[in-house]
Amino acid sequence: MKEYLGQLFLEATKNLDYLNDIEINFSVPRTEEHGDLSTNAAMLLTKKLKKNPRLIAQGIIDSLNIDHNIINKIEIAGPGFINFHFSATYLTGIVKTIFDEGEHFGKSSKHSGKKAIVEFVSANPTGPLTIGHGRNAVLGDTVATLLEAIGYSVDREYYFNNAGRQMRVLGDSVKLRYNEILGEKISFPEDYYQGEYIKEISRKLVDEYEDKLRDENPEGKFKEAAEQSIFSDIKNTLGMLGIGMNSYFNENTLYTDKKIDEVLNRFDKMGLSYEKEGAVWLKLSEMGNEQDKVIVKSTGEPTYRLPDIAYHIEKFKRGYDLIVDLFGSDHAATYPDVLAGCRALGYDIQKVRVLIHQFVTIVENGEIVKMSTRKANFITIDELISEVGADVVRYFFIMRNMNTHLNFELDLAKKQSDENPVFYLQYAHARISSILRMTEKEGLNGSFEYLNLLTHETEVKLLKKLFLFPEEIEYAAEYFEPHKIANYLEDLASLFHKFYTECRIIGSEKKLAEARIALIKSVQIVLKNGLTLLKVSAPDKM
RNA sequence: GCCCACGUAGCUCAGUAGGAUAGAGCAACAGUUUCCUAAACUGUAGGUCACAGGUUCGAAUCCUGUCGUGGGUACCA
Repeated sequence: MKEYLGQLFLEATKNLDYLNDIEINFSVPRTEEHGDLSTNAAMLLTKKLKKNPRLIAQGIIDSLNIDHNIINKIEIAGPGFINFHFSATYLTGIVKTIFDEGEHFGKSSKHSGKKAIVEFVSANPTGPLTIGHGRNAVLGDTVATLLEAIGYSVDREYYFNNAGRQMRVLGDSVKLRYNEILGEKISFPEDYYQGEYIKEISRKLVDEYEDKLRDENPEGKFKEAAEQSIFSDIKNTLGMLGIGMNSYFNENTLYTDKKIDEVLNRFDKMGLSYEKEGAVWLKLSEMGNEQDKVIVKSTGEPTYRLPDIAYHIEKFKRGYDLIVDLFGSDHAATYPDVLAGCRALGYDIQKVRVLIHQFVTIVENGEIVKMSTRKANFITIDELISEVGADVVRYFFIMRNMNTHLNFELDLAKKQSDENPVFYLQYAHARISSILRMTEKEGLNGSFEYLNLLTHETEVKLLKKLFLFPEEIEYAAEYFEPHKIANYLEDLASLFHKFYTECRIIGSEKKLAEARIALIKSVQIVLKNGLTLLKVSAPDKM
């Protein structure tokens, strides 16, 4: 609909060149009386033309070459809105479009030929994925899927570090538990990893090697076994959520491939770094940031900034048109320095989009649960999936805007009841399947021939909603807002349930029944396409 | 102190690409089933869009300040 109007206005600029001075946009009015689409173009021109906006609106309308088979009413309303009402024939056309495009309906090829990378999860292998990681994982995966839906070819990448202090502590933790199982009396330090999973890893080592590892360095077999076990659990968890990574990028390779040295040299040669107090500093203050920061500590070890810059340079070199990073808000401070460093080295940071999602707060029994991987005071994604299922987990993480804090009410999520929006959507889909099973028995089939009989209020509303699906996907993808899809589907499901209550199929006159079958089939296709984007299942029976 | 995000109904949140009378779910209350799945539908009630200024034809939306919440502010990531 918007495309059609956009085209009309474009043609009109030939006669009214002042239309070029403003950005013409169309919005869906809140109330139905205001039409299907509306534009404020006339009001935006009042200043320039110094005329009454309603007069300007009339001028605009007069210059539009309108096909009355498509638009059956145009009004000037309120202070100067131009409201467009689309004809029923035009609206019902969407049903056939949806049938023709099937599972592709909603997708576009707007960005086809372009490559994107989405980096997400990126948790170091020190413990199982928790609810905080879960939000990141599901959002990242959905952002990637949405980009695919508008034509990008997308790589999903997981960046991790299996070296460093955290991992040393992990090895130490496993060794200590190993000794404990062998009967040694130990005291387990508070800053070691407390989780039960550590004991399990140790137990497996005892099973396999008995006491032969007593003199083994914690950084040897112990760390290795822990990393392997934990990483395999993480991949398994992601798999249960339907998430498959294209690649796992190990920070270590940046050292072994000398990428770190390379970046360091480039900064040095460009005079962008200097030594002070035994450390190497990056002149971020000259790059527009607040203050200089250390990139190599006096111990000779780089800070996270250096490998992060080197990693991003690798991504630039791989030729992506769009580079998306998704972090929790606790990492929000890291990226301005990283981007400034990349820009200073000549890379086009316009290609990078850094998405920050806010924290997940767990509320259990009305109390906020503070979580820490180290203290093993956490709820894992595995536990959550086993209690509520992957569909609910995914949907709950997607349904809220990522920049608001998510209150995850555990008691509520565990409850499988009608309070749950996931079931509401799935039920709409299952209900349609059920109706279709019944109508088939009655010998009724969908038909495009009598779509003009779809004039009931809820039918018209459904048709208009269906029209919007491709736009919703495009918006959600371009602005990285997966929750828009969830909101849209809830609206659509709600309209369908109303339709179900008010409009019967079996028992209606045959032509009408067949038109309605075509309508609900197209609703089902859209529900399914939407749920598929979110990787939530669309059952035929519930 | 400084930086970032957020503050909308009792609760959880949409709405923020400036637009017309601010919405949904849950909870509360009252209804709907001889009829394609009641995991549904209808109605009632619930609001100083944190507060105060500003920008303009028009502000929940943009700007400034105040208060509150969370995160960051390291030679941790």
